[in-house]
Amino acid sequence: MFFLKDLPSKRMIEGYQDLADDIGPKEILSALEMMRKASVLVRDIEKYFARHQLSQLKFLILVVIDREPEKDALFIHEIANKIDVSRPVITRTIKDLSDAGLVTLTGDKRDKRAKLVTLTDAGKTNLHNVLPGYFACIRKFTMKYGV
Amino acid sequence: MFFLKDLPSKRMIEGYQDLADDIGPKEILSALEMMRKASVLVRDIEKYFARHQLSQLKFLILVVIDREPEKDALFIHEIANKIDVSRPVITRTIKDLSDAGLVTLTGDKRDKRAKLVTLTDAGKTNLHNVLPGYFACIRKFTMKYGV
DNA sequence: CCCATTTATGTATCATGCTAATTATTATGG
DNA sequence: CCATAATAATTAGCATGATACATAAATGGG
Repeated sequence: MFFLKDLPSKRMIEGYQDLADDIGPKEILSALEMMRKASVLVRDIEKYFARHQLSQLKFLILVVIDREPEKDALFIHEIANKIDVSRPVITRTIKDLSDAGLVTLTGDKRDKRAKLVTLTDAGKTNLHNVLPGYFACIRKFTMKYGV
Repeated sequence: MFFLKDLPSKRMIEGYQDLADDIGPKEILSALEMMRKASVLVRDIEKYFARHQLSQLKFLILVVIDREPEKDALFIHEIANKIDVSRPVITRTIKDLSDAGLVTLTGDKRDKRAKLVTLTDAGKTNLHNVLPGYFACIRKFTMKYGV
């Protein structure tokens, strides 16, 4: 995350940066602004989820299972392929979701290594309860800082 | 951080969201895109810093001291006021920087609670060594994803 | 002047990310 | 067919965020 309150001035970036570079201070500054804004939004959202015994990652795992059109379950490796977070973190987070009763884990018959993750009713309910507030966080942010 | 690989379609957001809301799927989607892009950039930058025995926060602490025009040192609380990260994390990270020999900590005579943080020569050198690569990360990102 | 409050820092503990290495199972090619 | 590769999941341990609470020093109103 990136949490510098006062971004450097264009002049300061010019001072630091090799002027022969093919990208100017303006582009640097907008990348810094983007990181700063996103960091604030992500922190807001995490805080919101924490009040609902969730986290952004837990939410995303529930979402990718829920939004599956054909099936109602995904393998852990399928979830991992849809979310750009390391496998061990996926494993641990799914275990937490399972402990909280939001998903169930069942072994596959054909491939004894694999585990299927299914949303429980509680998981579906929790996901749908949490969605309006999630969009509200984003809305509040968009109102405050612009898109 | 936000690491969903395939963002939801506009239609899916429409399905999830209360349509009476004053913010549309387009705004939601661009906020999600921003979080995703920033997360990737932040991770890239952290990886770069890790190769130089630094982190984004350590770097920012060095920067805010270095960019001070009048003084060559800041109090811990002054640093904390410039960076939007919790105090204990600031404390711990400054201790790490001190252990690594990049800053020195000296007690203030007037206020015995306060500690002054000064860049060492090694700290200044490390900071200036690391800057070109930092801008290079941002440049690479900007080239790849646009501003 | 002194006790209550505020300020500056630090400690303890937890959450969520990472990489490296492990175990179990499946797939494959000689 | 069996040794080797690849794949699925996990364990162990570290880094960097957070909050709640503790300690020490400074400040300030009665």
